[in-house]
Amino acid sequence: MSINENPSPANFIRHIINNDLKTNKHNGKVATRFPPEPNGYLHIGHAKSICLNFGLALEYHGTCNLRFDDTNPEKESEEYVESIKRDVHWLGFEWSELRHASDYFGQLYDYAVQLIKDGKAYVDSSTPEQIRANRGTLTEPGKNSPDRDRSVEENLSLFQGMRDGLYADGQYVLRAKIDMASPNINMRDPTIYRIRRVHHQRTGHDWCLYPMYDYTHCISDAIEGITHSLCTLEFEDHRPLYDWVLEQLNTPWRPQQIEFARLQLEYTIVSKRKLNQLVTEKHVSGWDDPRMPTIAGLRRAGVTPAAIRDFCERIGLTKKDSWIEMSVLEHCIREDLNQNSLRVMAVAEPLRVVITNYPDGQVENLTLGNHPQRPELGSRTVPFAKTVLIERDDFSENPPPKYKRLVPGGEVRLRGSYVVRCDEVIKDADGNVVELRCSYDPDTLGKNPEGRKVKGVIHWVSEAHSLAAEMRLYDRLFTVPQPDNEDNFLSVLNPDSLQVVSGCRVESSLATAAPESCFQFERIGYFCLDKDSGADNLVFNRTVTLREGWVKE
RNA sequence: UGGGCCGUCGCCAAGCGGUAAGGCACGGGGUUUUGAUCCCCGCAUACCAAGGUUCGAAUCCUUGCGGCCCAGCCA
Repeated sequence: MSINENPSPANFIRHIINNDLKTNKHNGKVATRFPPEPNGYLHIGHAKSICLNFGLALEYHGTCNLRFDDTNPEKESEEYVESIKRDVHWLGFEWSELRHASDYFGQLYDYAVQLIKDGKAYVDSSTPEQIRANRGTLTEPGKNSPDRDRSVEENLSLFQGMRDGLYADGQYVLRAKIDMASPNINMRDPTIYRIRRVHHQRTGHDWCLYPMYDYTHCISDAIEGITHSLCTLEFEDHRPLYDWVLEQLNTPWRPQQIEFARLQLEYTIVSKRKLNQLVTEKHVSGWDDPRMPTIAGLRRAGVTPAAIRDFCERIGLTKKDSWIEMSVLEHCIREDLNQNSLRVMAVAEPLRVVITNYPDGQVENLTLGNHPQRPELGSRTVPFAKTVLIERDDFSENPPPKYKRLVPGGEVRLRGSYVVRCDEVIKDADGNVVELRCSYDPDTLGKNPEGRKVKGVIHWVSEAHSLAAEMRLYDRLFTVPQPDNEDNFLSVLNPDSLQVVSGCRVESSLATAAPESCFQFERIGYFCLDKDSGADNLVFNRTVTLREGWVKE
């Protein structure tokens, strides 16, 4: 499988890379990295970054590392590390090297000592409150810390003490000595090391002080020889600091940070805190609930890696804040699934149809193609018998205009089978339709009837041969396009985001379906076999509906 | 109101001084044993606004207007 199916559209990062290649800026190399913090599950927004970084490496025959930005042990865990690796692989990418920021803790520490020796960093005993108070505001400069002019010797010994565990959490921090009057707040002596006596998922108790993101990320990039360090827009203000650190340290390699706009998808939320809240408060079944925008959720819903990659390519790459409509994602999903999923028949809400003139006990094993446009995908056997089940929706006693399904006295084609006419409608005491008596035209198998046109085609299953199933019909999780803008995002949860339809009947060929396999239930939508399936009850998640060209008013 | 960034069709997005690509959505038509797919056709005299430079401006300049981000010992 090729990851780059289509010619890549132009974007500003490719322009930069092309130009860098032309001027031999990074010795003609392209080296990227995807740097998640292992503090949550990957979501569709990460997919954009993953496709970008790994995609660029593939396209330019460069490299892309998977690097865990594990500098805050309080929030990170092994579980997340594993889920991230799994998701990146599932999306179809292989990293050049697996790295962790924690691999560099030793070098980071040594570099910090160098900064101190050069008078570029100092140990501050200010409390977080004092640091905040002295930072100034957006419009006023900050004030120097009383500790700012501590001697190099004292800084060195204090920093060593921090490393040796002599001090309590928060007692001291190491700060870069830059400019408390800078209009860029990130340059007002940012903290680069803090004391945290906590266990780290990889380094255990080796360290009791941990480096901060701004200090760590640029050095990690330099160590790995990254050429283009791609990140989202909110780090734009951090770039001067990124460059400052590498400049002071005079690192042999100088990566270039480039920022792009993060993905914002309508009707979804990607804040880790809020996603976590949805899970812990049980508004969804878990991180892999098909309504979640997580990679795991999309996967369980039946969305394919190819669809996600296609989506990430189509939405473009700019520095503009933008909101992508759901229809774009849905289009990508349908495009892949239409092309690759096998067709099958399933009845969500069955209505019994007895074909009165069909011989009792007779069964015809019909051969139906698995895909209308791709005969190479083979065929399957679908049994036809006297009693079949059709969709309740496909019969109407009082049809709306343009209705072309079954009506009393009318004819319809049973998909892949015969044309039947509805002769009689059987109702229960309450007047509900419980059964249809139909007659079939034996001369319509594989051919159109003589002298009349039958425009409707409906799906069906043989009652006796069909299998029990449950369909989980998912809809958007929120009722408004930008739930994040609400005061309380929970108040705009869509109460109808999941509709469980039980009592469905599906064709017998589905008995051997593998978990996670996707099908098109003809005329209904795309469905994926869920892990909750049992032998006597198949469970299918609806990935997306079919496009609906006709809407009953 | 300090600093950084951004403004091209309903939503994305190409365009980089030579006279507005493409996708999604939408509307119309055709094919079809899935009201699916597929195939045609339509969809910005106009690029946030106003001035200016130029033979020529979405592209250059000026001034406005609008939006996003930043005051964690988070990333």
